[in-house]
Amino acid sequence: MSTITDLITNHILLLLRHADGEINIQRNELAEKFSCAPSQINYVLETRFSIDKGYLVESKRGGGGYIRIFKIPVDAHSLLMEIIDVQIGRSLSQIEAEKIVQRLLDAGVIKVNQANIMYAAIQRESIPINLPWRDIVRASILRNMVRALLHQSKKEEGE
Amino acid sequence: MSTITDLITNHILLLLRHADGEINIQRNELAEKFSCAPSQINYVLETRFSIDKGYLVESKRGGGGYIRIFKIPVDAHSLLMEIIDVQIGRSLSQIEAEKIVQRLLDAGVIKVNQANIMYAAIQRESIPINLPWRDIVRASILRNMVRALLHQSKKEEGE
DNA sequence: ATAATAAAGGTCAAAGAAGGTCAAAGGTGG
DNA sequence: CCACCTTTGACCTTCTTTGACCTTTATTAT
Repeated sequence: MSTITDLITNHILLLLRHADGEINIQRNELAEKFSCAPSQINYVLETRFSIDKGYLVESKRGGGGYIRIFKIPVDAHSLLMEIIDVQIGRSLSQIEAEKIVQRLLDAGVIKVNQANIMYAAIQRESIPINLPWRDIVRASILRNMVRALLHQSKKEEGE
Repeated sequence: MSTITDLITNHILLLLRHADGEINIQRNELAEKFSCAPSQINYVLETRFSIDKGYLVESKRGGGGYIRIFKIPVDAHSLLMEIIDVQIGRSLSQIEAEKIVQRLLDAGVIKVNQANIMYAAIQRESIPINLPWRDIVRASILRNMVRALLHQSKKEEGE
């Protein structure tokens, strides 16, 4: 049997297919259409359109508020996911971190002006605390920066 | 759906572009044109044309009153130097750090794809150590990233 | 000159319009 | 029966719009 969650999911997938991977919805409107609680929409977005399923969701509150959903292109997506899940562990030396940035640059996922910033952030001098803490913090910083790339990778396409 | 605020914002941006960064408006006239309360114009100016978005607003009341809006031209080099030397101290909260990144973005010194990376690097979650060390490390990371921008802008000059 | 009046723009708080969170209750498959 | 989804609702936060009232400046009438 299909749940409301499934119905809403399918509806969003359909919209996405017809709109080239980027849509704009109103939470209340959608909830109205499916006769459910508005917060159900959030549930669907959290469980079915999460970042590791390859989607990006952004929203604004207040008058003129909206929810935007993007489908992240797969190539960049899988490289970034692999780096986040596998290559960056709990701790990371400067050398290892630099290799990862280089890999992103080589793959064309980032530009030089982005690589420079990332290099700067992971330098020893940027993290003035002792080992082993420094390497742990470095892993954390890099992971977050790579996550940011994941979030970004859809919107860059259109430019 | 776009709000009245967005419409007015776009209208002002258009005027600014056509008038070389300096315009002169009448509050009531503009409110009339968009059929809104005059105070809505103030709201737009406060939220969209604030000083840290790179705009300057001056006005005069009474007969022959006016509102003037200027776009402040920025010199990347001096902005970066000021941020390194003055704005980033020994320690920096996430809020303060975010303001600095926003300022760079608004000034057009960095692009969105760079801002996203910088933003990610300075998040609490990126620096998993306790206060007050976290704020000290954050200051250090941001300073190094801004230095990288400085280096980059010098190189670009020579091209 | 002065005092009234008209013509701007400014402030602030309340109401309205979204979306977000979280925990409790309700189902369902093993 | 238990663990794991779904569904719902009460309450929260953020952003926008409106309106009543205030201040400043210019003009006009005594």
